[in-house]
Amino acid sequence: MANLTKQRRAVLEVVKASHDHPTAADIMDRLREKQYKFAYATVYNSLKYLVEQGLIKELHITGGVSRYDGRMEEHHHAVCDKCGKMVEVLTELPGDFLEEVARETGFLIQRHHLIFHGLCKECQDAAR
Amino acid sequence: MANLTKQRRAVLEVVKASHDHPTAADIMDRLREKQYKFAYATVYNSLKYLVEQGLIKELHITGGVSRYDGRMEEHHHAVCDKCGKMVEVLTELPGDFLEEVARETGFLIQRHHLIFHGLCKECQDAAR
DNA sequence: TTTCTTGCAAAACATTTGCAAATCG
DNA sequence: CGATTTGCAAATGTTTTGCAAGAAA
Repeated sequence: MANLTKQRRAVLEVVKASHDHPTAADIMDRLREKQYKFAYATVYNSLKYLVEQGLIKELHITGGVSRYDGRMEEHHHAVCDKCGKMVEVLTELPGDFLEEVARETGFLIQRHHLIFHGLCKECQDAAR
Repeated sequence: MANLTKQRRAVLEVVKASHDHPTAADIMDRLREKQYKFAYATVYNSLKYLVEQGLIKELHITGGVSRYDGRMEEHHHAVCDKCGKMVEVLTELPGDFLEEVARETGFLIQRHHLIFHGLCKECQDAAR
């Protein structure tokens, strides 16, 4: 199952090397810079494969576009509603909170993702 | 500012009456059932307006599509990765957790949204 | 050979835009 | 009247599909 073709490996490398949660289009651009020219469909196929294999994550934060994240440690995201900047959040949820949610919903919870919206430091300062 | 035209009111009513987090297309359908026939652009305009006014919420949960939610109390969502069912989660985050994230990021946090993925009760049972 | 993967173009969606007509105040 | 909103069709942007050709097992 771990069939890392040249295309998939190149896509994986780009995502792992990017720390700005690129969209599929961003990834296309970066591949092109590295002299790879894959079809859009191939990049999407590769991304889908890599997500299924648990090698990267797909994020749905702003509407419309999927973003990809190569950082696999448990983490969350905060988005500045003014400048759009997105930063990673490492503070982890308390375990008893997750248990409580499992109890409330009856779900077997496998993953969770938390998105914070607000103003980043710079935009707060600029507003003064 | 509270300029609730006929179209906007109709869209608001549909969203408020729906408890399944409809997409814009779903909302179109439900409007049509109620004999309203608005242009797509009008529905999108209305949704955008209603979100800006804080009357409904826009959710980005699965890729690609925006979903809308008329329930304004603070709450989160759990999605079953097998059957796609989405349920609401009312358990609230501990306040000191939010403070910790604000400290970590420097953000002024205004909103947050938590998405749980896993298996709902029924799909867990079906898997046995 | 059999199966999986790629590349390309076209298709399918979701959402936005431009602009004239309608409505509101 | 002047400003805002609507409706429509076309444009845009993202992602998926169909299918033939290519690569791998």
